[in-house]
Amino acid sequence: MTGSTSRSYHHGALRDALLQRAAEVIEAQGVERLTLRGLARDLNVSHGAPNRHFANREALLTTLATDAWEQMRQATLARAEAAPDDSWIRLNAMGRGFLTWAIQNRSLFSVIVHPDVARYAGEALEAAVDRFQETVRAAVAATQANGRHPQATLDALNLYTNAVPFGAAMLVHHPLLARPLTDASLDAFVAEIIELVVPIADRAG
Amino acid sequence: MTGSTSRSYHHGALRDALLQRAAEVIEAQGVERLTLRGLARDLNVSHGAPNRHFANREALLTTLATDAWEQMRQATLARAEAAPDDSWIRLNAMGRGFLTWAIQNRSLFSVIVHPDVARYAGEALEAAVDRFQETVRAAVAATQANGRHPQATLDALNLYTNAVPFGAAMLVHHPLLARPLTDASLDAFVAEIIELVVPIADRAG
DNA sequence: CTCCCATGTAGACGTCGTCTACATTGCGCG
DNA sequence: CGCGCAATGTAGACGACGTCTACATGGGAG
Repeated sequence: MTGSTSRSYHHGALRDALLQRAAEVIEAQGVERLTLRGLARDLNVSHGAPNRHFANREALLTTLATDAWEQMRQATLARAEAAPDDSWIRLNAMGRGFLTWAIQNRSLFSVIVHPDVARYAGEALEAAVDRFQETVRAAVAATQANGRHPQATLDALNLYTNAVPFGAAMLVHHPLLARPLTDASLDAFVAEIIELVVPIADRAG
Repeated sequence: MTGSTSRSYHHGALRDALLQRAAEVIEAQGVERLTLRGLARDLNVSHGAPNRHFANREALLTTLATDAWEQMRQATLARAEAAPDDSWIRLNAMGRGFLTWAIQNRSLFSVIVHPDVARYAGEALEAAVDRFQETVRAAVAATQANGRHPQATLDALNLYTNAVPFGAAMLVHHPLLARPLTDASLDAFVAEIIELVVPIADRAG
């Protein structure tokens, strides 16, 4: 119970607290509404304190984005590793892991797709993005080697395969296209979408 | 040649000039960098002048977004109307028109997908979005009536069909996923992506 | 021709990011 | 055990921004 909000001169874990609170603010109000001074107020530190941990606002967002890509990659891989050794079933599982994560983690996903974040990318962010891209691309290539869209180029097939969960998550999150989507229906919804990209109905036992 | 930059007291067409300049700024620097004061400077008017035409920054973006959805709808429909009377070929043409427009109009597309814009939507924007959605949905339903993915629900098929061009455009525009894409290769690239969603290779004459 | 109101100006206010000078304190080294 | 430095937090300043208000201008309807 470190519940006391009274702070000694040094916060002690301000960096982590900033990142956590930032995710909450983005979840509730969007990236645009995130301010360093607001975070400082929420955490009872002075308005300049965040600058000790992040050179500027973009740096904080970049850090958040790097975490997000890595989390998204983990969520994508997690289901694949539990799947049987069939490239189609594996990619289908990855797609479902990807889309489920993107829908359930609105704030982190919105940071990933926020154009202003990527503009000021550092090495860490670029590396995280590359890791994700390589992970998916390899799985896409494996399905094509197993007969999926043999006439397509790998580049196009890869872009298409990525575009579906990215686009679907974007549309689901878009305020003007909001569709009712209960937690109960999420799995079935995700499975139906991904089945259209990487069908496995005739493969499952 | 209305090249003289000297302005009489009244600009005369400030509203249109603001919208046009805003699109240029977004194209070059992104939505985040757009400021009303910057636009005023660029157009040699006082910092408060834009407020006579747009209640606030969001209102300007909302106007831009309404235009963008309508333009995107026109681009989507334009090719379809020149296509033969086959629902698959028609939807394929719409997809190519959609994706081509989204790639070629980076600034307007980025406004469309910007989360902060939709949050303050007015009736005009919502109506434009609805028109677009209805246009696509009808075309999707027509293909399903013609045997495309008969086992899927229309909601899922519609979301999937929309997600591909939305997601593909997003990925193409994403600074960290930038792929070389020359104007010459654009048509072939777009055609290949859309062929994966709405195949027509075995239908064309 | 005259007057009204749409349009533009000028200044003020509060917020933000960020810089700088200063305060505090945890921790490593003697 | 205690000293001193570097990490961390504070306080104030500056310029930019959005937006409000009071005022200025002039095009066009009557």
